[in-house]
Amino acid sequence: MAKRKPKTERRTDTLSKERIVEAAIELLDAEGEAALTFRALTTHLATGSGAIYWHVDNKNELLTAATHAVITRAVADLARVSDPRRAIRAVALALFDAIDAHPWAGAHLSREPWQPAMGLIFESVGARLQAFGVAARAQFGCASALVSYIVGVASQNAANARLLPRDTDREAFLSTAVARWVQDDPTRFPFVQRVAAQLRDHDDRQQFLVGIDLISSGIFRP
Amino acid sequence: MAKRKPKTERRTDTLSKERIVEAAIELLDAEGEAALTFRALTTHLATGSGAIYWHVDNKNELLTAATHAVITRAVADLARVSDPRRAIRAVALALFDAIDAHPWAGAHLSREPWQPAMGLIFESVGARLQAFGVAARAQFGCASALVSYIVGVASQNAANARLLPRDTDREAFLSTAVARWVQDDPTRFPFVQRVAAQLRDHDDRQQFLVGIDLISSGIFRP
DNA sequence: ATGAGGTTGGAACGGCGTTCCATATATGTC
DNA sequence: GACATATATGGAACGCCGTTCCAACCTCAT
Repeated sequence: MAKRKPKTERRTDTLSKERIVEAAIELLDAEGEAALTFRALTTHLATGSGAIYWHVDNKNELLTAATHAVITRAVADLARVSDPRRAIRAVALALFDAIDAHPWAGAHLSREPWQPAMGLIFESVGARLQAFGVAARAQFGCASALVSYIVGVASQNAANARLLPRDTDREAFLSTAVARWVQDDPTRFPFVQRVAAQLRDHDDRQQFLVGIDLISSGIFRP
Repeated sequence: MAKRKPKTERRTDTLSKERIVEAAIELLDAEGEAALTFRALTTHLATGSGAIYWHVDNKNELLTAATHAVITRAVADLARVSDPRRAIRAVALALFDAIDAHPWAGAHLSREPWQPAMGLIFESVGARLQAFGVAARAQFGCASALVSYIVGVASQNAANARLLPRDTDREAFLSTAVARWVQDDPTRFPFVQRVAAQLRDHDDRQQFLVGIDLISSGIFRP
């Protein structure tokens, strides 16, 4: 008749790696990289740390799975474009926007370069080079350069997202940062001083594209 | 807080920010990023954590100072070269080699993009562009792209140094990493499979230069 | 000699990733 | 249906970390 009351509460809906990864992504997106702790996860999922560790090896694997999920969605549906440079821009922008929306993924990509998500990125970029007739022996080098640049910028954007959280004044932050560079000995930083205004006012996405176009120029020599 | 120059000479073994930074660099170079803890520092310097915190705000500032020291040395004496592309290669290689020797600095650069060391890098690169007649309004974009690429590759090399510590078989590691990328659905990774051998055998420094040359091609259009 | 302020060493705090374990549920076997 | 086994769960405990706090020590102007 009456079921004996268990000593510890137990859940009715089963845990799974997918559910844990999903919860991790929610936490990361909502409160940032530092908010993903196993304690926060346990309360969010109403469970214990042991249960999570049953499905996930460790925090690193959890971040790797979350990054893989996010990058998979980003490269999933990319429109076909006929112009080589536009095609490269499209892949690059899709990745930039995905990592801009999930900065923690950018940080993790640069921390763990051989994770599966990097395979997706490499394939997405490389496939376009192949499609647009880049010489076979040049493809690897070109793809490496593009991927390094994309992931490099991504991880720096992730750092910026961490440093300028919500409503900090971006221009003021950049101004004082550059002022600190220069303050010791202004005469040693003529270039920085000359471009200080552009540094303060620049748009990250647009500058990212400048780099993509420079590399593309090198690849698709006219 | 601020250290004042003492009016009289002091014992040579007194603590100072310089000595602490020096000890931190030794620790980081000898045993890697994870080995830098305040406990390790206190035993290495035969003191207490409070004494260290008197000279240094926190661990982040310590890493920033250590990175600044290392990058300062790297860009200090760069030979003047008459050919633009060679000059860019020289700066890039100097930075690559410095970060290859101190991977922790690469990791910290991508974690804190607005630290003083980044100012040194930006100036070193930008000054060359100016010297070789890149149009004024293009200089900022070109410098940004180069710096992003250099720091991006650097941080990924730092990650590799952490993942493949001393005598791990690099080729075997890369082989299995790429195999894991592909294993789920090999048909979705034609490009990765085609360049798998190059991925396994590639030289990081050489690939780095390929990227630098591609960007240079875009900058110095013939 | 003394008081003030710069400097030191180490204890203590809270938080983290991870491990361990007792226990609850599902599954297969007879 | 009973039972052994494998799977899965929740929470306490461990060791390490960055950081804070504080009593004590040293140096120097007065």
